[in-house]
Amino acid sequence: MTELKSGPGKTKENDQVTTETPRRQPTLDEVAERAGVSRSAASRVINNAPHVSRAKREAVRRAVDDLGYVPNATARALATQQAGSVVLAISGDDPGMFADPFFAEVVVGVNSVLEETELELMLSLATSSRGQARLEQLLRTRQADGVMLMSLHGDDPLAALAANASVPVVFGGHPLNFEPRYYVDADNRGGARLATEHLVAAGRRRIATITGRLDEGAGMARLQGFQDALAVAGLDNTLVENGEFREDGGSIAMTKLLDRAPDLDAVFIASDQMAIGALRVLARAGRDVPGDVSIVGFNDITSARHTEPPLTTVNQPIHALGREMARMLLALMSGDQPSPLILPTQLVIRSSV
Amino acid sequence: MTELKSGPGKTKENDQVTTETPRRQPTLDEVAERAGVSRSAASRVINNAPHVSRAKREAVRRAVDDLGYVPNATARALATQQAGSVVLAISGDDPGMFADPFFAEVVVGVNSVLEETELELMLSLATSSRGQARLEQLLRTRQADGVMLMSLHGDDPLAALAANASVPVVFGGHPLNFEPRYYVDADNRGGARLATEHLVAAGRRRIATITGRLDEGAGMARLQGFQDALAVAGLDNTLVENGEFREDGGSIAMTKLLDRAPDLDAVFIASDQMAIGALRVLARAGRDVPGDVSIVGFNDITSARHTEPPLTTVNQPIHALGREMARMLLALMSGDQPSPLILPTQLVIRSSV
DNA sequence: CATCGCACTGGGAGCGCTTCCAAAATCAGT
DNA sequence: ACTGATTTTGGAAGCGCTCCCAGTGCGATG
Repeated sequence: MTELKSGPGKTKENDQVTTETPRRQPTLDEVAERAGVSRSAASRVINNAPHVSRAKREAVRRAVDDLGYVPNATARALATQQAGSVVLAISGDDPGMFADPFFAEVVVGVNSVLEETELELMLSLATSSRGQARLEQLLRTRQADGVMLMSLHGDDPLAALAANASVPVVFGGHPLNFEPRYYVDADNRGGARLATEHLVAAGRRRIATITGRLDEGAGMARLQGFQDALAVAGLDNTLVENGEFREDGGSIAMTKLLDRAPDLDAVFIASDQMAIGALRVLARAGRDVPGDVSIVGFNDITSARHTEPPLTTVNQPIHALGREMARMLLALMSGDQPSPLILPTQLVIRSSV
Repeated sequence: MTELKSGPGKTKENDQVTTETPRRQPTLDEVAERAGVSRSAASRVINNAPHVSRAKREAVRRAVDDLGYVPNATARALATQQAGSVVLAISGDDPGMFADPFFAEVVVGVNSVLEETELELMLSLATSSRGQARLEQLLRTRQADGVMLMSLHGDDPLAALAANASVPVVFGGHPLNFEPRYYVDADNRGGARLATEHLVAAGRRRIATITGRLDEGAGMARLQGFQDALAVAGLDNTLVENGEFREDGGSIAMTKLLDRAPDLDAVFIASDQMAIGALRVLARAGRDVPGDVSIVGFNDITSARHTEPPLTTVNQPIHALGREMARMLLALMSGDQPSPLILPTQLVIRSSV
């Protein structure tokens, strides 16, 4: 098999070999010619710019229809120096982290506003360092006109990258290490406070918490909200155990907590997945929920309504988060300077308190 | 404020106005100049093509490093007529359908193979007709070099579009109306048969099913698998109720089923969400699961292990589905003609049978 | 009737890269 | 040292579009 050698016939000349016409897309020149106008005029019509007579304008329109012309986005991008796309980047060290339904819903939100524009959505799961490098190039070569960046943990190198990117960047969530200029976040701290206050209001006095990763903004904010509430109530806030944002993370942390403070009567858990794990441990330990100990989770994942008992939790407007990130990016791209946005969270009361 | 009027000085000349240099990306010409070679030579080095002397090759490499040159993807795309990206399109009539964690995991699978390549991933949620039109353009203007198309239901217009697209298309799942040339699907029929056989083996004789949308390949395949198993067992297969792929779809269908056949002793349900709804109805009706009636679901969503009782269900390799779609597309793009692929499904036994 | 202002018009120069091709340089082989 | 084969080399022509700009015509103005 000859592989790298190009075949003998020139590509352009084997048209007649096959009767089927793969029909190259018509170009602007062809449209112009058919309409009997200059390319410039045709271009103006396409972009409906002024300075073209009614007659020509219509001639061009007709030609476009006849030929089924669609402007070549790549050429346009090259000429205008605008990619016509934005990227949603999810950073993190776990390749599978995007599998969290959370992101799926963010995507839907983002899409809902992008759909109204001409912008395409690129997805960049910058988990591996390879992925991060790719994202970096993407920005440096301006293959995208803007970025929505989510979930940077601790010392995420992407943060710096984003800071001096040549395109607008909006953050989803509030990174820990620095104050991004533009971001939209859910009110994690407020939500956590709400949850904890709910526990206090229910008469609980020995309240613990299981935190998520404290090198992420959300994890830290939820811990702070917890402490806020306890400070106000004048209760002990040292019953803190931290775990991975997973089911087993919750189990492990709950076990430790039970060890440290067998008398605890409530725990605020920074994610529903962890809460599920904790619930399991509690059941095994013979503690009744909510009889002996009350539980509040965070996120309001669908599973939360099917736990035993159904989980009281904090709902955050994920779809809105995506939507607002996209809106903010659009604003930025059109030259505005939007203010950061914090979306309200809400307590969803079920039966675990 | 002068707005649209361009300032008096030409853009290129105001370098010294601001001390900060926003530093335009270097171009290939600049690299060539610095390396003292022609642009063609530089290009060859970048694409490591042959016909360039060792000395020049190194000079260019050095220049690239010094300048931090990164090829402009858009220009390259225009010159090569290759976009350098592929799109994952999810079609459907429900805008929020992508929120199903199923897709999130497919994306992760797709990403895992794309990450090894230079290809970017574009996401197209073609739910609205606007979205579909956009996708169509995307393909017509060759903004993407290939498509992975998922979840077309019944008379999805995208099917036709895809059929005569000018770029390779691989289907995720097997559409109902036509036989796609390239697709990867999960063995829905086999999985359903497995599930039903499991019910038969458990001694059940009055077995019903709740189907999903029958205008989708997967929904239909699961029904067929169910019927296959019953035919072999010589049992009645007319206890079929169809519902929406949602929790309440399951509840409604289960209610009807209980009405039609109060004596049923098992039901195979085409999705876990529906199974959850059905479980709820069963509990309310005082039927014990699995004592009075056995249940098998489909999909093995995370919630499935937290239902009461934990749900026996059919697991499909979602990550692999995404991975294989991407692989197949890659193969197609490099000129191969891969065969359709059907991924095995697996029965996950928990406590609902 | 000469002059000015303006809405059109199309030529042409890019955008940054690939790639064809003819010319130059190098390498063998005698 | 000379010819033919083989590499290297860089000029130049695109890829398809945008947009600047000089030019053309025409009604309005003095």
